[in-house]
Amino acid sequence: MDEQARIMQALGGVSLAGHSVQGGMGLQPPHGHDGTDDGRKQDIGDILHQIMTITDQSLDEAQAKNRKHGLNCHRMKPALFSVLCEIKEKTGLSIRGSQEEDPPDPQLMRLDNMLLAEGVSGPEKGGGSAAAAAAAAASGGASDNSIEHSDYRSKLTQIRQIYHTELEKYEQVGACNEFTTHVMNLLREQSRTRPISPKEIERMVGIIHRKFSSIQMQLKQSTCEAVMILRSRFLDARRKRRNFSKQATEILNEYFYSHLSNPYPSEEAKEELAKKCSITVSQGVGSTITVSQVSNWFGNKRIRYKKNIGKFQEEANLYAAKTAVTAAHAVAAAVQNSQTNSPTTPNSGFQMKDEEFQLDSAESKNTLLTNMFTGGYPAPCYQSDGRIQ
DNA sequence: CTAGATGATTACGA
DNA sequence: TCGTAATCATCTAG
Repeated sequence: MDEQARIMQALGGVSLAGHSVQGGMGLQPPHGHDGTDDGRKQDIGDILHQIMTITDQSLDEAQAKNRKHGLNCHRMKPALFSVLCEIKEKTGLSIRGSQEEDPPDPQLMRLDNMLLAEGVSGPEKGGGSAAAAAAAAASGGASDNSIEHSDYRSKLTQIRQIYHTELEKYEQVGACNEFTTHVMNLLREQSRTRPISPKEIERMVGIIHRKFSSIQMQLKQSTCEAVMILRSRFLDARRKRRNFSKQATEILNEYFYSHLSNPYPSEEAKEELAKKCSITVSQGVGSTITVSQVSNWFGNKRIRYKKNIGKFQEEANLYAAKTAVTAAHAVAAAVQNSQTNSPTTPNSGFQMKDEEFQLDSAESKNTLLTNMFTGGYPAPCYQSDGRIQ
């Protein structure tokens, strides 16, 4: 009940402030007694002092209760009460002036929106996945990184759980109402010794609610921060890259060079490749390779191949040879009459959108590059066993 | 340490 | 939504 103590303190500051002002006003009996009876005046002063100080003391103290009881039964109590009423009447303006209706806080709305968007404060089911999807969408195309997603999701669920358990503590129906009734009981109790209007109680309730919602605000804020940190870590992790394993690169290259005329694997082909690469990878070290990584790879490969075909010529020959080995049986018949242009030989050019990149166009700058890199050799021919002739 | 390789991201277009 | 092109950020061989 640390919070409650804090709130009490805060409330105490507000509720007693007014009276300390009154105390400084120099109390006089309402209907001028000319101060003839010094003893009585002293008596009233003492009682007033007790009333003033008693609110500063712990109301749970048995001693205080006794004193309060004594004050309540004091013969001067009705008179004093009317004095307090009059004073309060005079200072009423300041209280009225201080009651500001707080409009919906834009900051709170922002936090609420974010928590909702992240799936922290949303409906119980699907919240995490919605957030993961949102995160994926925000970070570009790669949306099927299942391992990192599940990691992200579990962390988010943790945050979500903490948020909800914390929120329950301060839920309007829970501690807040309990505390409100407690304070209202105290005020009712106090209303026997000092005038308290319903409006004042209302105001107090408002203060309590504001205090509680500010606690909720803090909770929401720190939850948002936690989500942001999680998210930035998640995105950072995606940005860190590890080179694919040699086997994985080999598989991708094999596909690329054996489909050089149209190096655009379909969705199914990409899935197939991703699976194949992941299998080979799992035998070694590292992570799995996803479909979007395959897409990235092909995107990079196409553009880099196109930019400098010559540089890749050797690689192309290598993989073409490999493919020739594996496909030798299937194309055995065709190979026989195509010593110079085997079907298993990679197509020397491929279509990119509307352009076509050919290796064997004489004027091509790329051909020059090719020749530079390959020492001016013509495109090699392949034997049925895949060896370069 | 550096240059080049390479996976990821971004902006933009169809 | 997919592809291209440019670019970023990191990895790696020398």
